[in-house]
Amino acid sequence: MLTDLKENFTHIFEDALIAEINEVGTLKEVKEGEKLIEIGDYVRSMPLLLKGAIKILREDDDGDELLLYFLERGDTCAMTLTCCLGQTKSEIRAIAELDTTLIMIPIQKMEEWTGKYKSWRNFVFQSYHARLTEMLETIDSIAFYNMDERLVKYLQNKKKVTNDSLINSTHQEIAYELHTSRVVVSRLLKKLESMGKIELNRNSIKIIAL
Amino acid sequence: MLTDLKENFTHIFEDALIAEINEVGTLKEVKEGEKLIEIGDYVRSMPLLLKGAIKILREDDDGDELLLYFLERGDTCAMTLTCCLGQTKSEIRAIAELDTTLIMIPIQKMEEWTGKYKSWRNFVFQSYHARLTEMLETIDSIAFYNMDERLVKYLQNKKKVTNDSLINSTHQEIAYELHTSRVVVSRLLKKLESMGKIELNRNSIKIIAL
DNA sequence: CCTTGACAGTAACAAAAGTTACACTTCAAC
DNA sequence: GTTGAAGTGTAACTTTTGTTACTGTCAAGG
Repeated sequence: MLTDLKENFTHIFEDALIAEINEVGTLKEVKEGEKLIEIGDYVRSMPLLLKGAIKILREDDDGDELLLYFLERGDTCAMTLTCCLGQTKSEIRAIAELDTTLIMIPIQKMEEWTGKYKSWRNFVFQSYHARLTEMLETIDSIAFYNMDERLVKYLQNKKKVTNDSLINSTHQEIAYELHTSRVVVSRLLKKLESMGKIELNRNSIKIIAL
Repeated sequence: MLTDLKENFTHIFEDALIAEINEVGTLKEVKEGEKLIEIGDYVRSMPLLLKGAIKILREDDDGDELLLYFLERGDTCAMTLTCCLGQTKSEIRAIAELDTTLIMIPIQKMEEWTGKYKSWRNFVFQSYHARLTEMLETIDSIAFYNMDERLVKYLQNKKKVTNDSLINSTHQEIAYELHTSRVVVSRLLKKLESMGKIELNRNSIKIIAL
């Protein structure tokens, strides 16, 4: 674990903190599609992402979803931070988008380190900032753009996170994450294909130029 | 200032911190409608709200707005926190919704107090949590509800913040904050009036039962 | 092979929201 | 009083999005 840790966080955290993380943190590996946090869960430890990606989702009254943002390597979950400290339930669902490796930190350490390590404080604040910014981008998408533009942003984002221009999703899955219907997604994807921007196949979308 | 401070924050902050705030903070009063922060501004100090309310807005490419949430008594601006520390520009606009009194804290103190006072840390984390939660509610509104329901939520929220069931806004102003058009707002308000839930007059809306 | 279920394409329609246009009212300034 | 700007009401229409329904295709398992 130590080598992984150093690789990802050595430029951020001082050595003493790295050592502490190595001591109290536990390594966790999750497979693609595995659920990490469910809405309503109490959160008892805080994740540091070493490898992979996690998607964060919000749910409506009917149980339908909306993708909020992705967590990537070097990120932590801002929701978890506040949930831990405030003893409140999770407002979101977290699902592994790729096979993912993370370190779980007991919440007691959170508060301790915030007083003790300046680098930890900066990390935490930076995380909040990144998450708030991503939430704003999500709001922009929903409030200011039409579904065709949102779909393009979604595909671009997906490509970036998975680092693969071949997206292995069904139209139904995309529809869930954009909180719309399969028919609408099919319609808009077809339009993108006829413009030569993507190539459609069963269970996959190849991005040509977006 | 000290009495105001104690009245609002004494149950949150230890005495030593109250004293420090009193020493380095400067009192600021803004009139309703006055702009506090513009998008792109660098933020050099952090506000603590003693009285009144501030609305936080996001802007689209055409210069049109969307209301994100209100800050009220006892709140601080989470965006400011991260902007200060990260030296980044403001992503949002802040305008006084009511006549408002606030204390401005120089940003250097922020970092210092976060290491020094546990109560300050808790306050900052709680602020982040509150703001994230409000952002989620905003996302829910936009993504999951129709305009008629968003309008109702808007009116309820406005009533709560101003503590007045008479809302002095034009339809155009409401349309801006919901990022829609005046015609749509007039249409939906008329429908609410015909259901006996509100009463419409020039420049004002009286909430009967929502 | 043949069946079955998941996936995708598409038409036809319905609902929600945005747009344009115009009439009418109020109110303050002249 | 007259004028003009701001605010509101409403009709008619367009665009966008959501819904329903039906078709065809693909791939795995019997």
